[in-house]
Amino acid sequence: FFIPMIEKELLIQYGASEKHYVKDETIFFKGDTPRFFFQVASGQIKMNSYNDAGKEFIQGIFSAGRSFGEPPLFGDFLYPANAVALEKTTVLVLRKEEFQTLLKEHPKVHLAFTEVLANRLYYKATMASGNSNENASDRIRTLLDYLKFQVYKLSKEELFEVDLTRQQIADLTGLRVETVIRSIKKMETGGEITIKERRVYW
Amino acid sequence: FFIPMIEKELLIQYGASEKHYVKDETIFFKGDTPRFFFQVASGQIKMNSYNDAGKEFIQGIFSAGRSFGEPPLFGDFLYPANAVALEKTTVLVLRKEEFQTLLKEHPKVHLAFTEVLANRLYYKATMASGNSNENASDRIRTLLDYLKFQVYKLSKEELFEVDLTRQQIADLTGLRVETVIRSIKKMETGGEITIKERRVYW
DNA sequence: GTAACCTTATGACATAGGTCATAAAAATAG
DNA sequence: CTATTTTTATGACCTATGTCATAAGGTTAC
Repeated sequence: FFIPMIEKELLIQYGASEKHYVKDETIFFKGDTPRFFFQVASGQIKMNSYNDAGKEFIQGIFSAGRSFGEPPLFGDFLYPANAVALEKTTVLVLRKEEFQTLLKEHPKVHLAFTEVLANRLYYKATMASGNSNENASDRIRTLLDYLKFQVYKLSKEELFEVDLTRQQIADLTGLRVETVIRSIKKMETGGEITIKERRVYW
Repeated sequence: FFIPMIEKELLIQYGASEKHYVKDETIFFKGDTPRFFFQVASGQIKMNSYNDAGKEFIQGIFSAGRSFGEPPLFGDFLYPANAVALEKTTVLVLRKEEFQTLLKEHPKVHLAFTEVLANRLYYKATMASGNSNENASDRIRTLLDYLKFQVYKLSKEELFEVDLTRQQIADLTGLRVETVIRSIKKMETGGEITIKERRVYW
């Protein structure tokens, strides 16, 4: 239900091509030099990294229409995380130089792109204070609130089906699966959330 | 030693004015409607928020030349944090509408602004994985590394004097002062860092 | 010049969440 | 259809960090 970041036709016009990935295939690695603009055509990808102990942290999950991995195209730094397909996924790929030309020649697209970065910063700011400061249930609440209100633009009254595994919630909040499972149960007992057939409703 | 985000003359030309703040004065509050572009002319400010227990979290510290609080001007959301002067500070203030006109009429400034957002996202991504995933010392290391290499662009060999109190380090990493003090001591014992007259060198 | 406050410091103790083990239900692959 | 993998689940135990108390050296305000 999302409008794509940049229209496919426009990307193609500037020379973008489609690349296909299977589940768990890596699109780029942390530390790689950024040379391309990427936009999900179908499927979804995650951006992640691992700490020394091997624990995964998910920076974000990007579905059809969303672009990802753009900030390094504008800064003097390498990819801070990997991009990995979560399922069979098609990605539109445009060379950095052509992408920059596109932005220059289409100020409206540049503005829309600025809006994307602004929204992503909002997510990061929200999650940063949540993940750094609060207890397990609050961290989860911060994430679910963000998804419900900011991503899906639902109202408080509407019921939102969380399309994330317990493991993904853990990796997005920096918790462990067991802690997420236990916290979610406690939130259910407290009447805050509903679990039906293992699915979480918020 | 930083080049300002936008030249003062250009901001003035578009109608910016200077506002003066004393230490601890608030420039805007979390939840306020964003109406202005802000850039520090002199002094420094922090962006922060508090959790329910009253614990502070510092999203960032902005010195002379840095702009702050811009993302909400491009997204459909309110300020996610307060902006507070850390000392006597002068801020250049430009109305949202005029700022947007400025960007439209100066594509190069718009591009520079995109670079600022990209760099901030890099900081957030770095700190997010650090603060969510790692132990106290690693979180502190993540912060100090970012400052040394990304902000001050120093090399590994150069010694970097950390211009943050233990409390500020705590509020940037989501730790408690006591934990920061103890971790820093341990890092000193381990020969990783140097403390001279209470100052931390990294 | 001194009072008030901030920063660094340290000890004792509590606890949330991590770790590890084990397992059943559900989903997926071949 | 069956084997394998993933996801959800739960119990027992452990530890890093939070909490609280107290204090001394620095800094700031008036």
